[in-house]
Amino acid sequence: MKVTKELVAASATALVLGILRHGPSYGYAIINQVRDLSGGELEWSEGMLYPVLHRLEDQGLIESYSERAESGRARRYYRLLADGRRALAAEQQQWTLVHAALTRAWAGKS
Amino acid sequence: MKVTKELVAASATALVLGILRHGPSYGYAIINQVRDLSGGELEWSEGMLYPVLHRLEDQGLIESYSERAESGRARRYYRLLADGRRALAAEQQQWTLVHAALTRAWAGKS
DNA sequence: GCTTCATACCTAACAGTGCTAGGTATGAAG
DNA sequence: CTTCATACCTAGCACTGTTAGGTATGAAGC
Repeated sequence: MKVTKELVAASATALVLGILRHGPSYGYAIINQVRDLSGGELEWSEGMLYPVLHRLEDQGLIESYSERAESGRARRYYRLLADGRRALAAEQQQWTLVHAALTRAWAGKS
Repeated sequence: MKVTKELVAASATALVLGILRHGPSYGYAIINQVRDLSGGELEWSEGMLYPVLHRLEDQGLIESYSERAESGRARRYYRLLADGRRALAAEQQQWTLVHAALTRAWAGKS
């Protein structure tokens, strides 16, 4: 399903932090994890994800380290930091609030 | 609660269309309706709403008409059109999809 | 009359962000 | 040697909320 860029922007931080909460991951894998989490509906582009990762690192929410995979390929892993955990909690609150307002707006007579 | 501009952007169209689904309304009232729907947590600025309304009208999702209120004040009312009803349905689908992916990402071990 | 406040609509400049469309490089498979 | 999936990165563009204003009406208080 095609999702508006605004919705992608709004969910990007929350999704990345939510994924990294389960353990470190890297760019290419995160895109696949997002696809899996959405049942194949969400297709993130690399041009959107990498700037997001760099931004989160600049903000001190995640940190990165290089590691060579078993395959021999070099990967840049990202790990959730304490500030990132707090930011994730804030994102969840905001999301829940907006979702509740939307649900109320959508309810009622058609 | 402070909500990120990305989340505001993502929910603006869905909220406005959802509100107009219940009948015509105007700028100033919509801001109050959003505040009510969110239990006072969401505070939309006028500088954000009016461009949204004009955009939705340009896109043919809503239409506007002038009317003089009982108070004597002139108001510009907005009414949901058929295309807007379809756009609202699409917004709901997208939102539900992303919300489900987020919920899955947030679930599991902490 | 005059001031103040809530109502009511609008706009310009700015910063931030995804998208498009590229580029670079490695390893495996044929 | 070619092709494909993997893996990371960037520049220019268009879009959008925020900030910070402007304009105007009607009611209330003095």
